[in-house]
Amino acid sequence: MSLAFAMDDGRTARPASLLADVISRQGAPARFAANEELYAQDDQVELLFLVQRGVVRTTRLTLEGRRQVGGFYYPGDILGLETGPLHRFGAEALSEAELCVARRASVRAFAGDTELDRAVLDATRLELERAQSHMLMLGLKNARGKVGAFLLSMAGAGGPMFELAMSRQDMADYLGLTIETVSRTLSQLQNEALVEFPSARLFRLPRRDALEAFAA
Amino acid sequence: MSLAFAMDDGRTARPASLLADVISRQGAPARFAANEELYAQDDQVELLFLVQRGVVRTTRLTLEGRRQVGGFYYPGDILGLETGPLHRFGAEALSEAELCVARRASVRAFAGDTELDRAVLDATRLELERAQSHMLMLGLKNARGKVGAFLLSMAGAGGPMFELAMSRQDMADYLGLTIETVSRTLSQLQNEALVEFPSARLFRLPRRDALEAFAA
DNA sequence: CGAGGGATTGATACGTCTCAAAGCATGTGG
DNA sequence: CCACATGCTTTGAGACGTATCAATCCCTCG
Repeated sequence: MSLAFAMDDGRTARPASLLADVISRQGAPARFAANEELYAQDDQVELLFLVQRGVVRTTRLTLEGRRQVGGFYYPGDILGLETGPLHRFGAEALSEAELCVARRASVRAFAGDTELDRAVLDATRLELERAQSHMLMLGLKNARGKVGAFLLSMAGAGGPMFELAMSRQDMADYLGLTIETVSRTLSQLQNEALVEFPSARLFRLPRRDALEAFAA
Repeated sequence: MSLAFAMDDGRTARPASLLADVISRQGAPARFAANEELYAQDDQVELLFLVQRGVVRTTRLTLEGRRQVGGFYYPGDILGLETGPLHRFGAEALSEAELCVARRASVRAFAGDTELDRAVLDATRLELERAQSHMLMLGLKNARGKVGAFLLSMAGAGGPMFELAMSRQDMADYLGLTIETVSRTLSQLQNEALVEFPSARLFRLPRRDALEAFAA
């Protein structure tokens, strides 16, 4: 993509963690096509993934066919830290992605190494923080607040232009809304000049403070 | 409370964990009155709590005064494992409660003890599982599903009669609903004979399978 | 140029919230 | 023992927000 102005995916890679280091040293590189599955919901947990390029989403499907997106994972993020022996969420690449894949067992071979234990704990804490924030958003905010907060989180600290890696459907399933409500809310925010969409996946936040006032 | 039939609070104490052991050995007993605060949202994290009797709820308040209940903690549950230096949720005793309180530092004094590190990780994983389940419930279920699932989770494996430790307002703030919607939904389930409420805090589930059919 | 998939917009139905009143327990003082 | 006050719960009527179903638009790609 070539743009005449600075563009930003809104996410800078996380500060390198020890666990990320171990995975990238112990693991093997892997490439996934758009929409390719890293692992399925209810699969056995065996691997740890470090995102190096692209974006990955985690999803959970219900029996009735409803879908909840658990989160979006950017370069530097780690997938595969689970609470049980099975994956509670499946994972798919949003677009072509490069990851580093390590067997859990080979990381566990380091067990007893206090540093590494600590790194796994820290990474798990990050997951917990992510889940708690998500829970608060779903429980406390209306559509306007959800969409606004989502834009802010996708914008991060960069600027002035940001790219959305995911479709409206992904956004909707992450926010617990329908695609129509997401679209309408975005249009409404655009009418109020709180956001500009040069195209469906590209946006600017000309009044970030006004967004933060109701979506923070 | 004396009842002529078996009654159950629906929660059996969790299988003793190593971390719970350490807290109960290292810590000091503490008693809290109903509605007394264990710690406040945004307080510095310093202590670990093991519930021994009674029930504790964690809550987060927004600037606009809305409240989200993060969870309910029963005997055997541990509070105070946080993702950052500050408490993201406050904690209050629902009714008179006995806890065991240990300084984080004195638990950390065991650091390097691989077993203990592992125990902290496991406890953090439990929190993660709790938060993820909560997130899924908020994102995927309607009022009927939320209330039904809540009753099932409060009932646990015991039976046939269960006690609710929390008010309708606590339930509502946990489920992301209003107190009126919770009350109406409970009345509706009662009309369908999916639940019986001899009193507001006591209930029976005569057709648990029928509940599970839509609330699982 | 036409086909296809994602996104937007419109009309309407439905679910949940809001505001208000009534019901029901529990405890207190007369 | 009754009368009342208090707090929690339930019920009702109407407003509001989001979902649903359907049509149109837009962009990309062949």
